[in-house]
Amino acid sequence: MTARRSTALKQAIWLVIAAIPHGRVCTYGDIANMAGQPGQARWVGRLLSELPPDSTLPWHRVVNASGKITHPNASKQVQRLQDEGIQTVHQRVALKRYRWQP
DNA sequence: CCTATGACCATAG
DNA sequence: CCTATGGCCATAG
Repeated sequence: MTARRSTALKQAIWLVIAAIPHGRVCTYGDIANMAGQPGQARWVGRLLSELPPDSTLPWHRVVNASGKITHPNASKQVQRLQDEGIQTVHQRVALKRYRWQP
């Protein structure tokens, strides 16, 4: 078994993402910070890339620090964001308006 | 051990 | 807007 990070650390990330309100978004860095793991934005993205296709986690509410969507299937993410009332322009959301920070 | 890659980020030019 | 740089970390080859 490769030495992966503890389930507790992963769970902290998942909990934060699950807590993002409907109609709001977060950045990868925000999530790392809120999960008590500052500077680990990259790992957050890595973790999300390993989510099962049928996951109920609102992964679509996560964008990068510029508000841009950098997901492999950007179209799908855009669709899901618009479905909950979040406006997107050229695969980008207005963080000033939708960013969620406790 | 090395390099390359990736749903990242801040800063500089 | 763009690219480059340095930092972060896991995984693959």
